[in-house]
Amino acid sequence: MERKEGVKVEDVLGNSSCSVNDFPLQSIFDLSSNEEEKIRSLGFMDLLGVQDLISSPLLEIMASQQLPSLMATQPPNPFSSTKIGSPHEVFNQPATPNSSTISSASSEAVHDEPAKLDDQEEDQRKTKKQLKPKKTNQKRQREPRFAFMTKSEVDHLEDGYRWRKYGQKAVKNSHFPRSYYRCTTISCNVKKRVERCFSDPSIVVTTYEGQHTHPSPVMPRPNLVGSHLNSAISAASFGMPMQTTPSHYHQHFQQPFTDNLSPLNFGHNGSLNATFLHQKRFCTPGPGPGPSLLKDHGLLQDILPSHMLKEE
DNA sequence: CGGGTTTGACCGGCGC
DNA sequence: GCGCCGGTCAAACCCG
Repeated sequence: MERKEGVKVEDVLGNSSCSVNDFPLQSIFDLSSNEEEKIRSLGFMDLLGVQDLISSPLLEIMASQQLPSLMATQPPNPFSSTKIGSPHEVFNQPATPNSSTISSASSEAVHDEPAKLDDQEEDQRKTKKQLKPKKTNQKRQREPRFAFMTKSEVDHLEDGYRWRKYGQKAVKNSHFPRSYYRCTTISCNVKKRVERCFSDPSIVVTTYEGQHTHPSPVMPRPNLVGSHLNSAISAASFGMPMQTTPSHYHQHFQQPFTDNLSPLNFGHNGSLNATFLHQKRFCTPGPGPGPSLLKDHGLLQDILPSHMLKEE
């Protein structure tokens, strides 16, 4: 289903926003000085909020345990919160066995009721082509976005939700087209963009925008059933992409520093994630509805290595 | 036949 | 004002 041909790339800058060879992340985010200008034209890099990160090397962030403290200061719903002054980027050891994922959150927009806003936007769009109304004075507000970088052979990573592709565009600075997906659930306006890293096509950058207003509709699919299921569920609980392709398709990054990370930093939607996670955790074949609340510790068990949990 | 994908056109934002 | 570019729409197409 991938179409790589027919993509008009008029000018390809030699940006090397990501390199898997010297992964992890320095190569990805070390774009300070003269790369900064390019960043502005890089679609996914601005999503990654690189600029915030430039001054603080990732490893330092990780090592200094800022993320847990960040997590503590995060409001229940980071996506509807104002931008936090401290480094907002979050990186995570993927829960998926077959891919490595790096993520980053960006709060470009601040809105307490994204769903309502989307409805309004949707209405405007619906009438736009018919009536071509004057544009409102309001600037179009974007949903907070949340990006993942995943090493994968497949473009569209399974993340537990169902997506409909509504567009594909060739993007500047990249040989690879960017695909646009929208959650197929009615009244859920979550979107995601999927593109490949220019310098390393094996890396897929997935950017989520908005928050789901519903639990994941995906029950164990045929291609999820099995050893992938649990990890896939865990990944999806945090909006992380997960793999459905055979494991031999994928390689692993070694990102030891990510051991310092809490997956809760992925909580792009705290309450949703909690609910979602619970449902996911207990949607696997088993008796009856899920048990009572899980402690955070329990959430971590899905993703973090056991020794990390002991340390906590 | 319903749902998803493809693809060209259109629109708005933004920089010059 | 103009052109570039990202994002979206929607008709046509595909597929199970």
